[in-house]
Amino acid sequence: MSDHLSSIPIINGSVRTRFAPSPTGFMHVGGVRTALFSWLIARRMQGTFILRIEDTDKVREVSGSIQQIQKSLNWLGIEWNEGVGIGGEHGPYLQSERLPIYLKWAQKLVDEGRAYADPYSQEELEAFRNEAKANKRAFLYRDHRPENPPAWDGTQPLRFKSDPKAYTWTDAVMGNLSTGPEAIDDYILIKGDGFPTYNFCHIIDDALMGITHVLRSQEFISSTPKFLNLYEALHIERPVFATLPFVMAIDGKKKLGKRDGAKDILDYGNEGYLPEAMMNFLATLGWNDGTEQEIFSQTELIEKFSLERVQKSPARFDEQRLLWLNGQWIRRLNLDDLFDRVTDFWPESASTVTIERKKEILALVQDRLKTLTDLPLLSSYFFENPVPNWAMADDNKQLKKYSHSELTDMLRHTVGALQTSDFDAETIQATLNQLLETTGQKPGVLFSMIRLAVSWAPFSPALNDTLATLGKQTTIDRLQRAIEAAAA
RNA sequence: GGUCUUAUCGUCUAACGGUUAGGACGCCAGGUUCUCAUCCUGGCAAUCCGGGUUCGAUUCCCGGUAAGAUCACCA
Repeated sequence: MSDHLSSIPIINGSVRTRFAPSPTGFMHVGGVRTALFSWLIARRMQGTFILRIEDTDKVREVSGSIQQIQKSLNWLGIEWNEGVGIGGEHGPYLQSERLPIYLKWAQKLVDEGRAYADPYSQEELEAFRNEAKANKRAFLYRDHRPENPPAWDGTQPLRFKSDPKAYTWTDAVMGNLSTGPEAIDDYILIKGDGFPTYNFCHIIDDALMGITHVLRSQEFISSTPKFLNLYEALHIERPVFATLPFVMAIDGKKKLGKRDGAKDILDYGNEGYLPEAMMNFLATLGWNDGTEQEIFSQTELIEKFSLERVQKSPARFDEQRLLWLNGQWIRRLNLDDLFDRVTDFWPESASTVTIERKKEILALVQDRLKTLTDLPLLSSYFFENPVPNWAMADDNKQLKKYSHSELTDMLRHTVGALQTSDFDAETIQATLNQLLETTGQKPGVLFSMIRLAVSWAPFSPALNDTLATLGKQTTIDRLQRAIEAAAA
């Protein structure tokens, strides 16, 4: 292998992107958006998307994270063509299983005089830093570069011997960027524990895995010149860099992070958000196609996404917009599809009814759902008889001026009319309209009373649809119960 | 402190150097024979500041200001 170090396997003519999280806990929207954009670019160019796990920091590692990451990507519908869980020809895709590879490349740098063992203790380093700080100067390790470093035996940290110079480079999102030589320093390639640092191994892996476009968030922009310097020392051609702006917390100016209350992306699924809505939301957080389109399906995103139109400035995470998009997507689903999604969201009382019955009710409340978790609130009175609560009539602005006996009279007339009526929604409407005429009541009063008497809920679908769905027997029963309850 | 980046309604954003600065979310008002939601109509609301270049600047340049990132044996 070491003989072929300079011949990097370049996969020609095909875009290859990767998402390379470290397994330090759940995924939040910021991380997921980076994954999404990387995936979109790969799909857009009919390329390959790779999932690599950067588990070189054993201290911060949280067990179960890798499964959690995969589950999160799966939920959103982001599929990887190579990587953890499915393998591929450029594996292993777990960095902790690639240690010999990094060591070979590190040794190559040592042999070429481009890396050396760091002889200083943590305390000595700290003293250097404090000294620089006291003099109001930036700390640069290379100011203290040892003249005769000890031979690297693998127990000391290995540092890159940098070649400070100015850089100008182009970022697919940020445009032209430049820095001076002071941005370049000798940094650690291999830690004292034998594990490589991100700054080193991600470059090796990206090269060996043929990555053509590296997308990552803004925090890496200032380390890019260091990477550039290392690419040169390694004789590796650098990929296209695309720096994504941060996703900011809604209430602050801070980057969204776990300690600021960023939620596990999977929680959104549990709270009744659709993956389509989440993907739509994340994609349009910092990207647009230049038109006034707001709703994008996965297919449309793959067709239209481009790095050129990614925003340079950070965007806040606006849950109001996510909620709106979720409602839009819920309404766009056909009934059978929606039915499959709400399996876990029905109220308990729904367990006894048939699938057809559930679908009938779901159709009635679909337009009213903002999240799937709204379902019980909107539908429970279809499954179980509500408890009459005449206080609701007393609080109702249409009904409060009538006495209970006046209101129960209206309900008696209603029972009479409905008993002889056919019970499809259209006929019910005709019957109710006729009832308005015979009683001389306003719809605002009569319909409000009937609605209340059958549902005892603060809101419900169109009255005729509600009654038709309840059925004649249940409707009449509930009207009777309401009348009896008023007398009690 | 050094280095780097960013800057249009409250929020997400559009605008070959020429527009009454557009759209969306949210908010407010009205409409859809009753509620809630949907849907429709209307309204409120922005180019950070100061210089330049130009006939003309949200757009290009410079300087401020503000915000953010980074300066780890974390990624």
